Amino acid sequence: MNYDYLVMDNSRKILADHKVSVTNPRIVVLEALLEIKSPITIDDLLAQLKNKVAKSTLYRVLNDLKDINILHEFSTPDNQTVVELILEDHSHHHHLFCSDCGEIIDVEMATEFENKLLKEIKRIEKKFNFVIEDHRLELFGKCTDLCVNCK
Amino acid sequence: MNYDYLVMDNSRKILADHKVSVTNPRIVVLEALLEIKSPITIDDLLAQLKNKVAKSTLYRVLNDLKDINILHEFSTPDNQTVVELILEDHSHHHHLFCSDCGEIIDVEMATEFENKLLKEIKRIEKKFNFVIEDHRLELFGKCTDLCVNCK
DNA sequence: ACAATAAATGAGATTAAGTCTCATTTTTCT
DNA sequence: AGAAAAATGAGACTTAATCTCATTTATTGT
Repeated sequence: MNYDYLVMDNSRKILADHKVSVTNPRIVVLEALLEIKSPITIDDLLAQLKNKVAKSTLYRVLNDLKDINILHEFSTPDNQTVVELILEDHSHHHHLFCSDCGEIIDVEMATEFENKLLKEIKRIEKKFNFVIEDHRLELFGKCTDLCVNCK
Repeated sequence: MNYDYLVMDNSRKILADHKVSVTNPRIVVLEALLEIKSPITIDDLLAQLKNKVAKSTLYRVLNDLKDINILHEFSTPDNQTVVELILEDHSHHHHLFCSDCGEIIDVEMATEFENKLLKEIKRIEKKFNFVIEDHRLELFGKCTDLCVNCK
């Protein structure tokens, strides 16, 4: 857990640390993502930052954050683009999608399971003569009563 | 393995079996997908069926096939939409993406591994009070020399 | 097999996510 | 602070996918 990133001046520090210029739109977007602290659709983010950052700028800033490897981008089952801030303290995880309320939840698999997965991936690498650099596991279902949005 | 679907009149039979009307565009699209027998981007499919089926019709037919649950749709890491025919004889599998040549390969995980995954999913279900209905595992990497397109 | 009805098609208009352009503003560097 | 470099805003543009609607094709009952 990197304490520096949790207190004031966090977004400025993150930007400076990654050697990109510290501009207002970048601070605004980063701050929003830091506050949210979970995956959010670009649509929702756009709505939230309306009148604070131009649409073109938001997309550009998101691409900048991807370039410095602190932002992941993926899609929901119904093809909405989702972004999620990934700072150093963020460990490897997967995503659980609720088809009722649309919530996206970060899920960590048991270490034992991830190890089995890595082993299986090694088998696949050999079988297909591939170098596998990354993997992604997505779980689809319905929350029953604990979802923030559903209850 | 359903032999019927491998011989002539396959596409007509598939459509009839699923109680949708048997039309020329549907036959043409199904035939193409049956021939390809692996995932293909909609772009490539469009190119291949140019002048045989109108663009709007292709999209409509693909949606029809999704509705009768014989077509899966997903995206490549660079957001190209991919479709893949899933007939009864098609067993549960995952996808391996080559970032060099763009090929998408169907991968079956070892049964033992899939069992471990199901067990882990049960744990997640309890933890998050979810009913998990489906999962998807994607592997990203580079083929070394066996890819159809790379060699 | 045939007419009546229902469904699907083609062509192009439309929508919407995301990118691009370029004149202006902001940041950085010394 | 001032020069040079980089980023921004506003809106034009691109492109995948959907929609519209007049015409064509398939289905169904007799």
